[in-house]
Amino acid sequence: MLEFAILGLLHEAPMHGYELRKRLHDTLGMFRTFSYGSVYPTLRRLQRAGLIAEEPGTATDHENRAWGRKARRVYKLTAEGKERFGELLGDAGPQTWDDEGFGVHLAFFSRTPADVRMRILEGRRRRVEERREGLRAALARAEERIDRYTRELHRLGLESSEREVRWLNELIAHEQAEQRGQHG
Amino acid sequence: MLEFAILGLLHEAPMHGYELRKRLHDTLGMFRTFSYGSVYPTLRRLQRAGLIAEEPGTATDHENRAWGRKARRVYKLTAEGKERFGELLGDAGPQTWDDEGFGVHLAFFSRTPADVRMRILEGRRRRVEERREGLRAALARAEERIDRYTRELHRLGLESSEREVRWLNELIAHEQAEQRGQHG
DNA sequence: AGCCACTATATCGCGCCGATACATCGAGTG
DNA sequence: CACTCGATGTATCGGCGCGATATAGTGGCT
Repeated sequence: MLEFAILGLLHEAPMHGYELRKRLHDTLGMFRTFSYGSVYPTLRRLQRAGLIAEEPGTATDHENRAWGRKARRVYKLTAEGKERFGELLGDAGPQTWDDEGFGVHLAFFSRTPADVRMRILEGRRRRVEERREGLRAALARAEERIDRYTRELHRLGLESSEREVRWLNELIAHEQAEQRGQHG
Repeated sequence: MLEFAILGLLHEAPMHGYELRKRLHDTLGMFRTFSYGSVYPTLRRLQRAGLIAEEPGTATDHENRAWGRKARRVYKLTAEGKERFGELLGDAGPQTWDDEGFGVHLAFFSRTPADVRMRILEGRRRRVEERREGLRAALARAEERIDRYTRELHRLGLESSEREVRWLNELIAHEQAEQRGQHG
């Protein structure tokens, strides 16, 4: 997930870890935040895998003086990195419909192919509907055994599931309308 | 978190890993699910720490007999385990107001002291309010730069934050009413 | 001068996940 | 009767991401 997000952000411009983490926090920050303890190791990993490359001369003392800052590793995308991002954009597997993954993928939705967008949206809807039905069943069956707090939690969950399903329906309808508009 | 949940569930009756995971999935399952890859190692850890103990093969047990003398590790709480659970019940730290922790703690709310319940609820409210304000700001500032999908996601997040704050307010009001009722 | 907040990188332990493997049992299907 | 399928049950492995922590220069406020 972090890999996907980093690769996506680096499409705009080369960046260093701190900035990357900040941008991450801003754009998709309300749904998913990544810590420095995730960002820096991931950057190393991506570099080792050849998906990103450290811009030369950025970490030397000489350059630091010019910035007036501490050692600063700026990374840029490689050709392989771009290719990898393209692959990840095409993914519509189960991890794209759960809470963590869905928000991140949506952040790059305008760059993902229309059919993949559709499959992600529909997968997410199935997910949320399952959750909704599970909560409905729990609430119906509870009545006696479950304590007040759990019931309240289930009620909140049920309402938010219903709301998200409605939200997804609107998005899906919009996607369909757009496709109809393009093809005939 | 899993430690807390397992200790809490074992208060009802001795259980084995599979059942524990199932109960976990049912009661707080819609908000947090734990995998077997978490449950079994955690059980081992808790056993090593002396918080739970493996029940010796109770041959009179109906279930066990029917099942044959298969490898079925049933764990029960120790005195230290109960003590530990009591400590965790008293915790109202930051981890109890984020998404993962809050749901789990709420599942054991009827067993947590009233003042701790209050601090958790208020902490959670502060959390959600921050998120809500962040989303409000993002939506206000966006307008141009942010693409449609991100904006939609922010809109959904904002609405669900508002809803949860209202829900928390009701719970808090109820708690206060209960305390007034008890103290005069 | 003292203090605090922000920028910036890095590492460590560990909680938890998903995949996978293995084995038994009951029920339904051909 | 054999076959398969799904639920029950335990276990391990690699790997991701988190929170805490260390280090350090910069800039502003008092």
